[in-house]
This record gives sequence, C-alpha cells and structure tokens, in this order.
Amino acid sequence: MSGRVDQAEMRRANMSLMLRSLRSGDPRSRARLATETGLSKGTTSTLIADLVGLGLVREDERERTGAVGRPGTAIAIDGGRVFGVGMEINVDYLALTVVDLRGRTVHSAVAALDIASTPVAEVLDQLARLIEDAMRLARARDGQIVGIGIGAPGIVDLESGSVRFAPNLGWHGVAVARELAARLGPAGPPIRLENDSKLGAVAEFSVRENQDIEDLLYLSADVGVGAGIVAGGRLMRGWSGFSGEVGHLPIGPQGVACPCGRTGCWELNVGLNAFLALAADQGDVVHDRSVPLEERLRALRGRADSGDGRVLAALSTLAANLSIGLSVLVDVLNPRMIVLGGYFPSFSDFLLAPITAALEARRMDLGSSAILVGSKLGLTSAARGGAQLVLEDVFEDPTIAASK
Amino acid sequence: MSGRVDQAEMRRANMSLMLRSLRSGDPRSRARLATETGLSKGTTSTLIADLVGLGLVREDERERTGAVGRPGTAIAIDGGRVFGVGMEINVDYLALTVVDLRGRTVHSAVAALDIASTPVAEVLDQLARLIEDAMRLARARDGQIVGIGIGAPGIVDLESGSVRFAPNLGWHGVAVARELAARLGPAGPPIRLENDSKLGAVAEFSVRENQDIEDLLYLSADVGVGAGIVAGGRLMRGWSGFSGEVGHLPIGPQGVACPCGRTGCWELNVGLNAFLALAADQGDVVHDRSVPLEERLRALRGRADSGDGRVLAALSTLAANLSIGLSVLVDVLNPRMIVLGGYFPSFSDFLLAPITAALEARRMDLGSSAILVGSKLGLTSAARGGAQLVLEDVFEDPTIAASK
DNA sequence: AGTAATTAGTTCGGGTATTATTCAAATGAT
DNA sequence: ATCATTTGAATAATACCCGAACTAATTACT
Repeated sequence: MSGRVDQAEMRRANMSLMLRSLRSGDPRSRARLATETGLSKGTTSTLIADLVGLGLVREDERERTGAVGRPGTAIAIDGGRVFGVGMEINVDYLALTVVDLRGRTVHSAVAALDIASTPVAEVLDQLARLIEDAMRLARARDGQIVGIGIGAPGIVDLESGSVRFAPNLGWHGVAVARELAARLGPAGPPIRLENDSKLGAVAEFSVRENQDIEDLLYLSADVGVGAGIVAGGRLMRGWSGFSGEVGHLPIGPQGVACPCGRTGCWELNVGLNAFLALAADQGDVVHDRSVPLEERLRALRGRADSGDGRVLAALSTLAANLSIGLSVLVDVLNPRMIVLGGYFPSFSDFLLAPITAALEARRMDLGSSAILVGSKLGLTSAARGGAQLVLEDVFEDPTIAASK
Repeated sequence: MSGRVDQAEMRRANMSLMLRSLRSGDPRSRARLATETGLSKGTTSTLIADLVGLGLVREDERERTGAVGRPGTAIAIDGGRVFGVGMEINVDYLALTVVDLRGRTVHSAVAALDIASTPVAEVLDQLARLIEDAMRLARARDGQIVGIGIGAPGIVDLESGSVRFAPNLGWHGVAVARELAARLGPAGPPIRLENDSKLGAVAEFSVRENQDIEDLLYLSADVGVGAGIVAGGRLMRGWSGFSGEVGHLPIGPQGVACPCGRTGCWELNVGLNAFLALAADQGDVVHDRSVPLEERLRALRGRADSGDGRVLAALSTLAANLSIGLSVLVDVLNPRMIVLGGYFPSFSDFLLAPITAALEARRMDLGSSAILVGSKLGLTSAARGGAQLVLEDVFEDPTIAASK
C-alpha cells in the first residue's frame, strides 16, 4: 500500500490533513484547527505558515466568536491562486470549467462542435485553445493551474491518457494527453484523462462533501448510459477502468438488438433515444438533432407539466425501467446516494418519486435504502469532476503547488 | 481520510511497510529489505529489531547469495507466535481455523450442528468452546491470538458485531460479539463479525497476494447466493455492509416468487436448491438433508463424470444462468478475477469453460475480460477470510501484537 | 476603572525517528 | 595474503512534533 514515511512525508501528510480540515467547514482560528486535527498549537501555526507561503491559505478577518478570550484570526482556503481545470469532450460540444481551491467555478466555456464531422486533430486544437484561455486567466490572476482533468464518453486508458474506444465520438486510440501536451508546450499543466461518468461521480461526490456520504452512485445518460461509482470515498475504477459500464446490462427489452452486438441492453430502455421515441412521434421537433438538446428537453418538460399524456406515459415507463436497473445496482453496490445525471434531471419531478417507491418496495432492510436525487450540476458535471480530480491532488500533497 | 502523523505514527507506518514487504517474497537480508522499502540501512535494522521484539519476525539461517561480499542474515516472518482465528457460522456446521502470520493454517475444526434446532445460546456456547480450544493451543505455543473474525450468512452490523438478519440461520438481532466476549472473559481477543461472502472474498484475495490482483469478485452459493467484492485491494462494504447482495437480483426465472418477497431472483436459478431440483428427482439421495452436503455433491459429481444426461443438462443450464448474472457483475465491477465458491467448485470442470465462453462472447474490450476460477479453499473459505481479516490488522499496525 | 479569567498564537527545549556517513566483519576474487 | 564487495552496527546531523511557558487580546466581574 503506502510507502516509506520520513519527516518530509510526515510534514506532507499533516499539511494535507490541515488543508482538508480547512476545506470542510467555515474559516476558523489556528487554535480551533489544532484541536480538530489533534496537532499541537505550535505545529498548527507552522503548517499554516507553510500553506500561506504556498498560496493555498490566507488569513481572513478576525473571528467573532462572541465568547470570552482573545479572538482568533480565521484561516481560510485561498481561492485566488490555485486552479483546477476540467474539460469534457462530448458528441456535440467541448466544455471547460476552471474551479478554484474552494470548489467555486471561476470560469467556464462551452464550444459547440459536431464531433462526427470534425477531424480529431482539429478537436485537439480546439481543446488546446480552450486550455490556453484558462492558462491566460490563471496568469492574469497571478495563479497557477495544477492540472487538467478531461472526461470522454468511452473507454479510457488512464496510464497513457488516451481514448481507447469511444463509439459515440467515433474515436479509436486517440492519445489525448500526449497530443495536448505537445500543443501546450512545456508550460502545460499535467493532463489526466478519465471516463466522463466517473468524473460525474467525482463531481457529485465533491459537491456533497459535508453530507457524510462515502458511497455514491452516479448515473449518466444521454444516448449512452453509464455509471460512476464512489465506494468508501474512493472512485472505483475496476481492473482496467471498465467499472460502471451499465448501459449494456441485459435487463432491457428482451431480444432487441443493440448496436453493441448484444441484445436486450438497458440503454435501449432508458437511453435518450428510447425515451424520445416513446415521448414523441418521429417528425416531432424533439427529434431534431440540429436543435440543442437542452432546448428539446425543456420542450418535453413543458408538455409533461401541462399534462401531455404521451410524455407522461413515457416518463412512467422510463421510471419503471430505471427502477429495474437501479435495483440491481443497489443490491450489488449498496450506495448511500444515487444521483441521476444526463437528461434525467430535467424530469426529476416525474422520476424521483416513482423510482424511490419502487426501490423501497424491493428493499429488504433499512440498510439497503438509498437516497435518490437528481443532479444539479447539469452539463458541467463531467468537467467539474475533472477539475475536482486534479484539485484533489493538491489536497493530498499541498507541496505540489510549490512550482511557480 | 487519514489522521495526524507524529513520530510514533511514522514508526508504525514504517514497521507496517517492513512487515508487509517481508510477507511477499522469500526471507531476505536487512540490506535487501532496506533497498526494497527505500528506508536507510540503519532504520531497517532498528525496525527489524523492534519486530523481533514483538515476536513477529525472526532471524533465519544465513542467506546464500552466491555473490561476493559478506553474506547477510535472512529475516523471515515468525509464524509461531501470532495467530488469527477465523470462524464460520453456517446452517449445519460451525468452523474454526487458526492461521499464523505467514498465512499457514495451523489448526482447524468443524463442528456439525443443526442450527435450526439449536437455541442461540447453545450455539454461542459452542462457538466459545471452539475459541477456547484455539486459545489453549496458542498458549501452549507461547503465542497469542490477535483477533477473531467470524462470518455469518446474513446481514451483519459491523459496529456492534451483531447479526441483524440471517434468514437461513433463523437469526434476528443476535449480538454475537458481545455474547462471545462475555463468555470468553477479559482475556478474550477482539471479535469482528462480517458477512460470510465478504470473508470468502478476503480469503481468496489473500491467497492470491502475489498475483497482482487488486479487483476480485467472489461468488458464494449454497441455498443462498452472495458475493464478496474486493475493489482496488480493499474489501468493498457499501454504505451499510449490504454490497454484494446478488442472490436476489431480478435476473432469474420470470415471475417466480422467492421467499424474500420479490420475484425472479437469481438464486432461484443458481442456488443449491434450484440446481439439485434440476439434477435429480425428489426422492433422490442428493435431496436428503441428513446426508452431508459434500457427500451429496460428490455423488452428483460422479454422475456427471460418468455422463449422466440429467446432471449434465442441469450443469449446462446452471452455467447459462450463472453467465447472465456474472456478466452483469462484470459490467458493473470490472473485476480482474472471479472466484466461484460454495457448491460450484465441485463442478468446475463443467462450469468454468462454458461460463468463460459466454463472458468472452459478451466482452466489448480486452480490458473487461476476467479470469474465472473455482475456489480451492472449500468449506474453510469464510473462516480463513476471518482469520486473514484480523491478521491484516497486525500488518497494518504491528504494535498491536505488543500486548502479551 | 481595574483586576481576574479566558482564549489565541508564538517561542523554545526535549524527544524521537530518519538519513547519511563511518567503520568493523565476513566473504569471494585475484 | 590482499583487495573489492557487501552486510550490519554505530554515530552524528537534521527535521518534525509535542508540551510547557509566555505574550497578547478580549470578556467578565467587582
């Protein structure tokens, strides 16, 4: 597991503890941090001094405790100097998000792009341009970007940072990390590539930092369906990063062939196309791929709100089919929370209640109940997760922020 | 995550590293251990001295390196002083295994017992007697038992060490740990209760320590079917220990009611009763519960070997039904290895090939292939896992062996 | 207003674990 | 026999944490 521990490592671990302790909760005094972490007051002071030196933490205004005694100086995470960049490569857009150390989004950009008709090299050029914008922004604020986390809808090789296979992108063996590093030059931050559903799970997990949730399941869905799993507070990747490939579970329509080669895949029931087909006729505007997806979903949502029987029936069917697959995942994974992402949150009002009821009906023990919610992160979910992933490195080893 | 690190914790971590390093591979000299761990020679020597003092490690004979230079003194894990005890509570037997620090079984016992007709208090008495035997054995060898890991087929509350619900035992809210502690008195080792499938996974994982397998799925089956999941080298428990409750996945016979209240549960297809019903008529000896299960399985195995069409057909059906569920688990978890436990290993020759073929046929990428094997641990699987679980604590913090 | 009580944060000595270096011991090669 | 090589112990230097003492800032009490 863990390696050799010397004084430097000890220091690093305690800096990490201090920074993570500071992340959860309000700014507070050194004295309070000392008792919280169990470190002595002296150590706490020198750790804070080091973290201030790294630009990760700063003194806030005085702490108004209201109690007796000398008031302390509140210490807060400094959001202005260190940034994580997250990106998402998807079928019809590229997204970028810059998140500061406090978890706040300081910049985001979306570039519409029809990936099918764009050469890979050009996509990479455009990604590089987005990153360069972010780098300029960081420079202007006299801050630094500690890393770039990129999500792609497909199979990713973590080591090499390449997309092995992304059917919806039409990509096969694209060395994203290497290509981008070449374009960005030596000043480019380290690049991490990951499956988009896994990044979505990371994003949802980090948003719920203070809710004491260590086991979370994130379900993303547009055309394809995938899951990201956080187990025991850690992203679960499986042997080779294939965990959560739930779109093709054999719990869909019996016998129906799926483009993947199997039959009866779940996403034939709960994927975007299945839902749209149920909810509207072929000529309907919601099928028009030249209209942005969000707009089409808004339209359907509007019809549901006004009582359109067809859409309501589609939602009811969708809820039932989702329930089947989710109950499988609940039995296997026992998550504390299930977050529905992708196109589902647009219909939370119609999906959450029936699915929750279905899961409850199957529940054998109180311990296997899960909290079902819709994602509130929207499109930025995977990009945000990418940024959180690289920021996590700073919390794990604050000294990496030293390179100026 | 991790807490404060001081000098004592630093020492503990390095002792742990040293001991774990020693576990994998042959006995070797201090100098070699120093280069392997990255610690200095001086530190290595003092760490070894401490570990010798704790009775965890001893000097072996001289190391014959064959190379030039002064030969070193090989250091080996001392198997004679520290033991872990594992137990299993099952429907018709109690099992106990004593495992030494080197992972070798030094003692085991099985007590036949019809749990249905035995009062809980008496079962606990008998468990306590088995443990007392093991404690005597440890005392006779001038060693100590660092803990007792107990597996039960059901829902377990880890904190309190109690069985919340074990349908096959007919148990409801039995405070196993507390009751046993009361019977064993103050000299009793700490007791850990865990679900038996999870312990099986731990056992299989520890047996494959040197095979570089970090993601493993263990499937246990007698009447009930359950899974234990090791992900990233760690036992996955889920929010409340319910992970791996796969027996009641809705991928079994459509519409057939299960005692659990659901319909179409997987174990109605792949559980022991389903298989026996397929393989032999009602009056057949294999259905006679007064005959030990192993004997009945041997009989069936014999029939299969001699070409009994009924049994072969049953095995073929079983393989097909297992394939469906396993493919679900592979998609969700992406294990490197799947170990079949329970009654399956008796029929490995007939099950492994067709299931492997079925999984391969569904595979989308090389990265999602899993190695399928039958368990070789037999009945002792869960008990062995329990022992490994408590021994793991010693590897994590060698100082706990200090209490004499 | 003045003193006591309380809490914050710094300073410093002590303890401990690590590393690097030095040195004696044991062996193979020349 | 002598030298090179490797092991393992001994020693000095360094880094970090802890605890106690101390200064600082504020409230509570008389």
